[in-house]
Amino acid sequence: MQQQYPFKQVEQQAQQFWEANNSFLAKQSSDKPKYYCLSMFPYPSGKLHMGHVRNYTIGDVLSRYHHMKGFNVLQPMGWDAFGLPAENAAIQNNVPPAKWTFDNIAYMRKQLKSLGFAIDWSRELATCQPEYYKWNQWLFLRMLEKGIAYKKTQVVNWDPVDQTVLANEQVIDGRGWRTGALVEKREIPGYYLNITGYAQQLLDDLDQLTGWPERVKTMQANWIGKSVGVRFAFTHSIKNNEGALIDDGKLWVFTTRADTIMGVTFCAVAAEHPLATHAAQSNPALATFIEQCKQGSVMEADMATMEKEGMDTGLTVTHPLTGEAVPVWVGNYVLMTYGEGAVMAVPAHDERDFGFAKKYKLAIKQVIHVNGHIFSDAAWQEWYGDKSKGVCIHSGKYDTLHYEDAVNAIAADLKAKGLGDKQINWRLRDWGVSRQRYWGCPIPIVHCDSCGDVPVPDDQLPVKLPEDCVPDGSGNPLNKLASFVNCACPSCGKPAKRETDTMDTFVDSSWYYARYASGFSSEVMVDAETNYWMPVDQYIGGIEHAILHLLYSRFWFKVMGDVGLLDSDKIAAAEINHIKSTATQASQKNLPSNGTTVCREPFANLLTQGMVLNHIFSRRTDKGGIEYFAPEEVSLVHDEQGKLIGANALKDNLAVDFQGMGTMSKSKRNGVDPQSLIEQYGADTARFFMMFAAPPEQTLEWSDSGVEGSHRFLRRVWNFGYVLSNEKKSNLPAKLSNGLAAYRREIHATLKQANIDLHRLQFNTVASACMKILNALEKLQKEAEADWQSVAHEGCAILLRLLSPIAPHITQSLWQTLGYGDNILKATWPEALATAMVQDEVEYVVQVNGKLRGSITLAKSMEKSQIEAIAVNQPFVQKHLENASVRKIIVVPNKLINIVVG
RNA sequence: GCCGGGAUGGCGGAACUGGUAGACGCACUGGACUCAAAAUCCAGCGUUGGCAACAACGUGCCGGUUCGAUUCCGGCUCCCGGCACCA
Repeated sequence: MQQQYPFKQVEQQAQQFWEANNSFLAKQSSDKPKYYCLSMFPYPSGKLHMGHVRNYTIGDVLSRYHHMKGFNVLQPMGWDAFGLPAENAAIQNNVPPAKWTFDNIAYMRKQLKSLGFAIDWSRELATCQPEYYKWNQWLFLRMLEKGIAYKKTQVVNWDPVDQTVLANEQVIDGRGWRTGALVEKREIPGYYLNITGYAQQLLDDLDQLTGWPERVKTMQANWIGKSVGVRFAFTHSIKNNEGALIDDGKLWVFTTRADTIMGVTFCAVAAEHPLATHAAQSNPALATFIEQCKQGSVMEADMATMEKEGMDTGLTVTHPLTGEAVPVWVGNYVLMTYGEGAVMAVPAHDERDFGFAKKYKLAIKQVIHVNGHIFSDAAWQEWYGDKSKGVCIHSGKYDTLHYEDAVNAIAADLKAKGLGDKQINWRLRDWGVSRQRYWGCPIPIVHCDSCGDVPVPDDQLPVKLPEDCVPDGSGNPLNKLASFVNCACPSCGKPAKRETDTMDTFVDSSWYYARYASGFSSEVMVDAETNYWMPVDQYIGGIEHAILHLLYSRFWFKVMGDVGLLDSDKIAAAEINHIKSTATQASQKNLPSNGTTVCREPFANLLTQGMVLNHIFSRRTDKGGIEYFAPEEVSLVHDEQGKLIGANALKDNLAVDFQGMGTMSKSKRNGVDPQSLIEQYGADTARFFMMFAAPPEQTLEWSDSGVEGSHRFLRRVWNFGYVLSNEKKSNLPAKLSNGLAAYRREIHATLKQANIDLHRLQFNTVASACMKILNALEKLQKEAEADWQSVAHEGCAILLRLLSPIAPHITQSLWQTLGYGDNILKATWPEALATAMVQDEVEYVVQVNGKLRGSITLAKSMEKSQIEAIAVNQPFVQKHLENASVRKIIVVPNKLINIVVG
């Protein structure tokens, strides 16, 4: 008789049970090792998407697993609540961003709760709360005091019609998304954080992040991009209209290839460079070109792929070593705000410079002799492909010097002339945090005509963001809000204007993990409890955050330490030893070896989860646009083998195009609503499918039938639980029959592998281990050998505990039903027993010349020589020895025999 | 353009440190149950040839190392993520 699987009731009861018992309330406790499990908090966009479900299920599996392993677990949740989408929604629906945001939070919180996550909701926070963002402002002021925050010019995308700054996302094919106007680059003042001052630390400390994926560390190291080169100046006597030397008569550049300096044939400067501006005054064509350079977006991908263009300024500068006159060009690929705003050009030894020189017929001078290549146009491809560094030629006194010696000699000569020196250069740029937007944390500065830019005093924090504004798409509405802008200067008391720029939302997300871990005081940013919980033991989030968010968080956390907020260097040796004895492999990796210092890093272990994909269906409309179809609006066409060959729209039964798999998005209409999934199949099914369908780090392809399969499995678990609940509970007999012993061995061996997979964070194979165990249990029951119940109860208790982090509701319910206990969370984690897995015979695979030819079962203790003799005598081996003899035999113990013949 | 990653049956994936390629699931096919269908259960299922035993081929492509390569090395192709104001 099939049992119903009443998942709604089961899930509701389990959730009530956890709530009544305060099961997930995290408190400082000294008798258990701590485990801080953090998932990247969601942006409250409206409702959860599948990426959230996946992310938070991974976090929940780890939290519940560690809970059962005896850790003191903290798993918090909150909202990354400032940002652009709220302003867009406001423009569209005429609702203040605050209301939209808080409504979304309320709905999404409900959704999260229905998924049964083991979250400590008492620590919930939203970054748009003044109690939270007050501390953004407070730390920003500390950074101003320390000189970490400073003001300089930034370049932004400017929409000339809406008179507003555009985010990169709002620039489509070089035009504003609302106006269609060509976007311009515009320079405006803004605040920067000196993250480059922390570049060396950020680079060095990557080595200590042994719990991070290599690829993320590589990406960060490349992003920081340390290079040692030479900064030097060309000289000139060009004067501005006031008669003063422009930039003191020096044009500074930086190069990592100082050995090629003798091959410089021109310099390129940014359109905004003072030399360019000066030359343009008497050169209308150049002035026009400079204007053209200002068109287009500031995105690096655009800059790197655009056609490189330039124009001669007619000016020359003097080469510091040869004294030759070097022409100065304006290049559209040189940015004023990066580096010196000028570059030297060596066409013979740089691909971009070569292209530019060919295009504008500029001189090309070979000064490096690489593996005998003599420069010529025809030989260029081969020549440039040879990236090795060579020996200087045509370089006067530097001839015959190799790269390193040449750089040293040239740097020394430049230094002697006072025109340059070796310098470390970072690809990393300082972090511009000013945004000309409304829905963000106000920058706590007041502009006073008499006193200049005055920081808001600490006792006047937070500078609260007015919550009733409705942006209209043209500029920051704060500018028009007199009640916000007009204020008294904190220094002299005279009327002054408040700064209306808000902070980059990456600031909000750079320290939320530390606030969760503290007591939410209104007096301090973080308190002593933060020291207890930090660092985060496991951080989980999308791979798309591998660089920016993670780098900013690492930087911000180091600054917090530097202003004395954290005490993460002091963990008692005793506690470390205790943690070491109990910690999982993953969390142990982060422990300090000597027991005294911990590096100031916020995230000890990192798991970067893959995206959730679904089919994309579309069709060209009559007007030439694209109409997207949701997966439930089409019927799929398969061939006899089940291969997808097409699809038809349900509404008109005409064909639609299958665009392959893509990330779930609103615009492509291929999202699946988690809510309908939960209602139709339950939270446990949603969770199980998410864990089973793919390993956490890979992309996950949505599949309706895969969800049904997961639900089918849970229903079988439910049925089996009820069948077994009617069977006697007896202890294992002293001696099991061969049949029962084989089942028991299979269950324990599967458990052993599953525990290894849990440590590897490979949850898809843990889920399949649960399936394997159930398959074994069902067969065991069907065969119903005497005493089968004893093995079945042991196996079922293993299955429920192993499955419980993934599907917590059904397992909690069955744990009670089967009388194993009241609360499965308090059960001990199952470990495979060696005694259950003993085997005296093993199967050897036999290969001939590496090809599988058969297998033999041998006693486990057999001698190698005996194994070889038996293997060679097998008929399936003898067959291959008719015209050949044995040359060598390789025996891999308990696994494989390879007989090499010839 | 630059940085990082990926590619295995009809599909999602497995094979943890070079040792049986395809675990587990989905889809499909056949069978049982049923008046019938759904659900459930049983069996089959990489490709090619063969009644079969078996043989050959097979982990994106080309080449290398090795007794043995999905795994290591060199060179490609295509796809995905990031590129500093989406979060």
